[in-house]
Amino acid sequence: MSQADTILAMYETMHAALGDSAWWPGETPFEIAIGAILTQNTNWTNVEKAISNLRKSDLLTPEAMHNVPIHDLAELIRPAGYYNIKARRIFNFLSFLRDEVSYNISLLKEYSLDRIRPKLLAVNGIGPETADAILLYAFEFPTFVIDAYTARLVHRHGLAFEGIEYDELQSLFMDVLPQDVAIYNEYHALIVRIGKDWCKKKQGLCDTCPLQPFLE
DNA sequence: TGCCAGGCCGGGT
DNA sequence: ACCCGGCATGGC
Repeated sequence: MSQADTILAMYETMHAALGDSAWWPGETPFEIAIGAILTQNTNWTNVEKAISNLRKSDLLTPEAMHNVPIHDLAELIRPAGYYNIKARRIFNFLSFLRDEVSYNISLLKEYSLDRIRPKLLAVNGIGPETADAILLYAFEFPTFVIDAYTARLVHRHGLAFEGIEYDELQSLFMDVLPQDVAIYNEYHALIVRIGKDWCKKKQGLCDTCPLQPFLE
């Protein structure tokens, strides 16, 4: 089976086994973007606690959040871990929203992908995965999200050499899949769901994983 | 109890 | 261009 066919077939297999994912967890584009920063190298259950604190304080809008002293914001997001650096990263993102669209986050949807992605990457604390997650899940731009689960999957199934870079990994999927937001959304969601349940770093539960047949 | 979780940055070589 | 330490909580 060619590499391209494998990538397509793995999608069909995961989707058949798990069904629709209804991703990303989040009520609004802004909430999704904040969640994307909070979940950097962090379990989602911890992120939920942080977002719950923000919601209780009625801070899930850009301007309201930006008006909170950064130290207070850090305390609110404490359960998400790395809370000092993440408070700074969120603040950088909020400053970007103020400067770019006067906090009117929905205006970002009118940008082209090629124009908005570099702008997000220029925000200190937003790297390629966080940028793509925001673009795909908050604003429905057709860009594919690569995360640790995806890299692990690719390497485990011999689809690329270790050390392959983010953009190359992304091309691996985007050159094969139809340019379709719903597909990119669902594919990444399925990979994470599979990863959480079967393909953790050290635990080997792959004998029951739906993708096990692809290990040949 | 130690290991892990939906990264990214900054400094050193 | 690579490599590495730092950042931190909560669940199992």
